[in-house]
Amino acid sequence: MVKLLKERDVQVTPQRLAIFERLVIRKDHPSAEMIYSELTHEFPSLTLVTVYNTLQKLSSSGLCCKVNPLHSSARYDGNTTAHMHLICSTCEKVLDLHDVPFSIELPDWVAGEFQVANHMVAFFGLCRQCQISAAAGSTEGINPASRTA
Amino acid sequence: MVKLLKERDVQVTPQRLAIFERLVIRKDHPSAEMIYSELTHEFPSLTLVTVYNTLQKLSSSGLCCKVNPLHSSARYDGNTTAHMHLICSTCEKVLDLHDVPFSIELPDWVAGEFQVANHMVAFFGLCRQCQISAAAGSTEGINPASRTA
DNA sequence: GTACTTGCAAATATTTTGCAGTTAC
DNA sequence: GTAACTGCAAAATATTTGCAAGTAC
Repeated sequence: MVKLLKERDVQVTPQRLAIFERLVIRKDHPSAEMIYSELTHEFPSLTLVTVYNTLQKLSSSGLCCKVNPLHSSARYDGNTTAHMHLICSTCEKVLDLHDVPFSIELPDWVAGEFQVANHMVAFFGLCRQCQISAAAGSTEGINPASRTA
Repeated sequence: MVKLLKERDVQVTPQRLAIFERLVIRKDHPSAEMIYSELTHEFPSLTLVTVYNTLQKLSSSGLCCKVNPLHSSARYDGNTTAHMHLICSTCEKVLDLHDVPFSIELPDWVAGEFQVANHMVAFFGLCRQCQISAAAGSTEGINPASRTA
């Protein structure tokens, strides 16, 4: 656990280690608040701010990922036909991808567990403009900014 | 336009109509704020609250969809290996789907426009518990609660 | 006429920022 | 020893709620 953090040049603190461990142990994709309330006994001084900071650090270091990206504000699409999205991680621009065939076969257990209403396929990365800005600008963009799965 | 709304039993008001039209005309997947600031000239009395209400109404009626679902709070995943998610629209539970092969071929223009870093595949619907609650409870759940693409 | 919608104000929730003190390396 | 992290307070942003007045059907 400690090794994983050091490998990615993430400074190790007791809080970070605890947050990271919880995140990996829990299989239910917790929010900052969930992790915070679980650790508040072990670390009475822990604050939600630290949990936010840590999750951001971990995710920018590729040690975890956000289940729900593009979080800043809700975005709506007037096109309800099936299509995919290309989402720029930097400027949050959304491009449409129409008529891209894809096939997928869900395992049998899904039918008994989960009633699928619809699905979503999205690709994250950089739009052309943000690629240019990233190349011209600082060293930002060399590390994948905030990974998502 | 009006017909589309009436077909879905959505009461037509000038504000609603304008919001719906903008949403369909704009291809850039706007946020509530974006639509609001665009219509504020035409409807000086319009408020952001109405835009929020309307977008919610339209999306629950299947006339538009949220690009970024599961918005209430950010959720993180300690597993960074490629996998898909089953997301319950009601309780926001997230289930993992491992080892589901899928193939997809992006159109050629994408390579020039967008630098893909990673992707996400998610299925939305109801988990078993929420299926039961929906069946037992009121008439909720007959209409797909909040569609997503 | 009635039920639904709008607009206003205020509340809530989520996340970010600034700064002083503390800790990891 | 220095740069990075934590915790506190406060701010910023996004979204929801309660309620009176107005509007669609």
